[in-house]
Formats: sequence, C-alpha cells, structure tokens
Amino acid sequence: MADPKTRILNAARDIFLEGGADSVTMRAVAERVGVTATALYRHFENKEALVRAVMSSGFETFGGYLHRALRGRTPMERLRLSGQAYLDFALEQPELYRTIFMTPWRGVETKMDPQWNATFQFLVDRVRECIAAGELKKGEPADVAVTIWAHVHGLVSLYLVGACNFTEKTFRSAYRQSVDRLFEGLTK
Amino acid sequence: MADPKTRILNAARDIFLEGGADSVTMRAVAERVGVTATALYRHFENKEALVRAVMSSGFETFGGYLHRALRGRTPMERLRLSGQAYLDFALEQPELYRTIFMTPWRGVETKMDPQWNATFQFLVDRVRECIAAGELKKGEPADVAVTIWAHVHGLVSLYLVGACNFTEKTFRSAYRQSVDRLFEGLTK
DNA sequence: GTCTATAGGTGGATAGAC
DNA sequence: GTCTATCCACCTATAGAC
Repeated sequence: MADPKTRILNAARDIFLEGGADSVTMRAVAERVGVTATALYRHFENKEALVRAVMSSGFETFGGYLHRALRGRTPMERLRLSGQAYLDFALEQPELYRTIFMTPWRGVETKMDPQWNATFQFLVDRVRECIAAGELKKGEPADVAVTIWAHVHGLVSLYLVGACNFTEKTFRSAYRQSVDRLFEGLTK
Repeated sequence: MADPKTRILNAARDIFLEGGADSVTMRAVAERVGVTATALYRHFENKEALVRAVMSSGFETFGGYLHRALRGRTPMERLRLSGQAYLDFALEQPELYRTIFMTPWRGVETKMDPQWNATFQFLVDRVRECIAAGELKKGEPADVAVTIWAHVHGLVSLYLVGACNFTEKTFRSAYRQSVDRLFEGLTK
C-alpha cells in the first residue's frame, strides 16, 4: 500500500465507483490521495491512462465473479451459477457494470477487446457443454449464448437505468422468473 | 420555422443526434442557429430546460414508431410489429435510443415518468390482448411484458454498445432469431 | 516525487446597451 | 430579442524549483 501508483489507482477507482466516469478528474483523485494533481503525472502518462487502468482492474473484478460459476458440478449448474454471478456483479458493482456494458467504447476498445472476447467465450463454453450434455436444445452455441446474454443484460440494464420501479429484492425475483421463462423455450 | 424557439430546439436536437448529449452546449447550439449563446436564454431558462425539451421531442418520435404497430390486424401481429418498430427506432435513431434507454436519468425523471409509463403500458396492452386471444401462455401481462422488453432491449443495447461485431444486416437477422427463440417458451 | 505557478481550454450564466 | 463584455467554475497539462 506504500506504492504511490497503487494508492492513486485505488483512489481513482473509489471515485469512479462513487460518482461514475465523469467524476474522475486528476484534481479529485489527487485530493483524495493527498497530493497535488501534477504529482499524478509521474505515475500515469495522462488521464486516459489512469482511467484505462481503472477499467482494466474493474474487468478483472468481473472476471472473478464469473469464475465462481466454475464451482458448479454439472454443466447446467455452471450455467445457472454464471447467471447468478452476472446478476451479483451488476447489483454489487453497478457503476462498473454501467461502464463495461452500457457505455459505448470510443477509442479504448482495442485495449479491452481481449477481455470482452474472453467474457463472451466463457458463456459460449457454458452453453456448449449444456448442449453436449443434452440439457439444452441443439443449436449453434454462440447464437444461444447471445440470446441468454442479451436477456440477462436487458433485465439488468433496465433495472439499473431505473426503468422499473423495483426494489433490489423484487428485482432479483423478477430476474429469476424471467430467465426461467426464457429457458422454457431453450430446454424443450 | 420563423419561430426562434423552434429553430433553437431543432438545432439542439440535430447537435444531440450527431454527437450525443455531451456535445449539446449553449455555445454550439447558438452557433448553429446563427446567434450568440446569450440569446438562447430568452427562449429557454437554462441549459437543462433546453435539453429536456429535446428529450421530450425525442420521446414523441419514439411514440410515433410504436404507434405504427397498431396497424396490425391481430393481437399477435400488433405485438410482432411492436418489436419491429422498437428495432427500427433503435437502429435509425441510435443516439436517441441510447439516451432514453441506456442512460441513468438523474433529476429529469419526474418530467419523463409519464412518457416512460405510457411506453411500458403500450407493451403490456399488446401482451394482454395476445393472452386473451390465447396466443400467449397465461400469465401476468406485466411480467411477460418485462421479459419481452428486456430481451429486445438487451439485444439492441449490446449491439449499440459494440459488444457484438455485427453489421446491421446480420444483427437484424440475429434479433429475429433470438426473439423467435424467446417466443418458443412464451407461446407453448 | 512532489511542489508552485501558470498556460490554455470549455462551459454556464448574468448585466446592461441597443 | 439580440448583442458585447464579463465573470466564474472547472478541467488537462507543462515548466521548472526543491
């Protein structure tokens, strides 16, 4: 924690989580660390580099959530846990979720593309093994994965944008119900 | 068109559609109209009022798209056309779609709430008449409506955020395919 | 590594003349 | 209704002393 660069990164991440991307300014980050804004430039080339570092660490956080799903013992349980992890991440880290999944990526995309692909690939793998096990209808795993991802993302993002006047608890139940409805069509 | 207020509103809307909400500044709008920034304050109390007017007109545009769906002759056709209209709006007015459906509404919500509710109610009505006609499984219309809305919104917003490397054409086909998959579970 | 001083930019908003 | 002049707030970033 003595490492100045780490302290800056953590401060930037905290500010980001509290107030969104716009509230991350060199001044604000510096103030929280307890230095002046110019000091930051010793550790990050410019603001964009700092924000990129914050996002990258956020993506790793997301990856950690997803990874838990691999504890499941059967393909279907791993798929179900993936949906659970996705929901948990969205509700526990809404600002991160918003930035990763609800904001157009201008300029930064090349840097983040591998992480995006890895995420999607994870879901495709979960779907593929369910199809192989005969638990899901036959079909192109990537297509089915898009359907599932879009569905859970749609639910989550409508909730986060404030479209439904749900409390978190009622939303969790609506989420489960809606995903179940989708799976009625996907299973048989 | 002689009406200065209308000219200002149109200029603001154009700038908004071209560059998103952030690019709407009093200076930029004034320049396009051909006046100075201070002149705008004769017609709009402040920037927020101007942006609110832009959003409100955007919502009416969306309403126009949806309204076309009522031309359908059967409940199911009206529901199908609603999905079509939603997709058309998203692809033809992406900046508007992003703002209405993908941006958290801080402060402005009270003003827009009625329009939000009207939109959701429209979909609930389409679902209800399909259930009544026996075309959709029995269930709470509002719940089913959320499922459908979330699904199409999820597809559209993943596309708009750049998550899938689809062209518009391949996306339209993926959209149709995914919605069909959902309806396999909803119909029977 | 961090500071002070400072340059240079964008944006919202008001006062008062015309 | 529109202008000029102006203020204020806030931002990124650099130069050079310590």
